[in-house]
Amino acid sequence: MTNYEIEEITKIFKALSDPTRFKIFLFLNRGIFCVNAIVNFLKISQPAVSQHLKILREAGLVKIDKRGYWVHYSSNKEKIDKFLKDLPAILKLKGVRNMGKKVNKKECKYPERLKGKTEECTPEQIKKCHGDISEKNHPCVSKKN
Amino acid sequence: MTNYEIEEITKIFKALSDPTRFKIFLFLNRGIFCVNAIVNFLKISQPAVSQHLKILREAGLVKIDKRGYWVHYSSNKEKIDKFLKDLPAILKLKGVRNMGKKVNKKECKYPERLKGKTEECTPEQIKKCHGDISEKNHPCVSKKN
DNA sequence: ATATTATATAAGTAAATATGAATATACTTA
DNA sequence: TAAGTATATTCATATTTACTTATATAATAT
Repeated sequence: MTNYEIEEITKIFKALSDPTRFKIFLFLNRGIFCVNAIVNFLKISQPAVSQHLKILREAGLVKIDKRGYWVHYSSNKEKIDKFLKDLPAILKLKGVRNMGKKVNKKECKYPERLKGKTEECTPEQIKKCHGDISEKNHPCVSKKN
Repeated sequence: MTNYEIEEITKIFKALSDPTRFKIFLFLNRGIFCVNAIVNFLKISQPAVSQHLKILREAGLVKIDKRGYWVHYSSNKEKIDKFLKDLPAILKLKGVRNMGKKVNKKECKYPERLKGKTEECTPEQIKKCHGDISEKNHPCVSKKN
C-alpha cells in the first residue's frame, strides 16, 4: 500500500461529505453521464453541478471524457477500489504520514486521584502517567477497547 | 447489511473530512484518552477539541467513558468495522435509500449529432437517448467504464 | 457568417465551519 | 467550606462552502 498524506485522505472524505455531491458520485457509479444528465437528475443549477464535479475530480473520484462539447463523467473505479482496499489500514494508522507532534508529558495529569473507579486502571497505567511518554507509550491507554 | 440514509453516510464522511478532526480520530484509534491528552497532542485549544469530539461522537465514530471528571474517549470499533464492511456496497449504490428523483427525458440531448467521434457511441446508445429512459436505463451509459 | 448548445468560470451571497476566549458545570482536593 | 481541575457550552469571528446569476469559452447547428 502506498502511503497517504492526511490531506489526501481528508480531501476524499470531504468530496463525499456533501449529500448533493455524494448523490452525484453514486449516480456516476452507475454509468457514464454528461453534465446535463446530472443536472436533470438532481434539479440543481448546472454551475452547481460543474463545481461539485470539479471537487470530485480533484479528489480523484471521477474521470472525464471530452466528446465534442459534451463532457462525459464517470467514476474512477481504479482509484475507488484502491482506496477501499487501503481504508482499513488507513483507519488503523498504518500508511499515514505526518500525524503530528509527539505527545508531551502534560496529558491526563492525575488519574490515580480517581476515587471509586480507580480499580479500573491498572497500576502500570497509573505509573505510566507520570513517566516518560511517547506517541506510542501513552498514559490513559488501556487494552480494553 | 442495514440500509443507510444518505445523510447518515455523509455525516460520517464529514466527521472525517477535517484534517485536525481526522488526526483526533486516528489518535483515538490507538487507545483510550482523556480530552486533555488530545489537547496536548494536537496543540489546539481545549474547546476546539471538545467540539471536534462532539462531531465524531454524533457520527458514531467515538465512544465515551466518564470517570470522575475525566472523560475518556475511544474509537467505536464496532461501528467503524461495520462501516468499513458496508462501504464497498454503499459506494456501489446498494443499501442506500432516498437517492432522489427519477431521471427525466432531457439529459444528453443530441449525442447523435457528435461528429468525428460518433463511432464511439453504439447505435443502441444513440437510440436510447430519445427513447424512454429511467434511472436504470439511461442514455449516455456505456459499459466501457 | 450567426445562433444555439454544453460546460466552465467568476462574482456575489447566505449558511456552515473551525477556532479561540470567556464562561458554565461538575467533580476533586485541601 | 473554598480552591482547583477537566470538560462542555456559549459567543464572536474569520474562513470555507454550496449555491445562484451572470458571463466566458468552445463546439455545433443553421
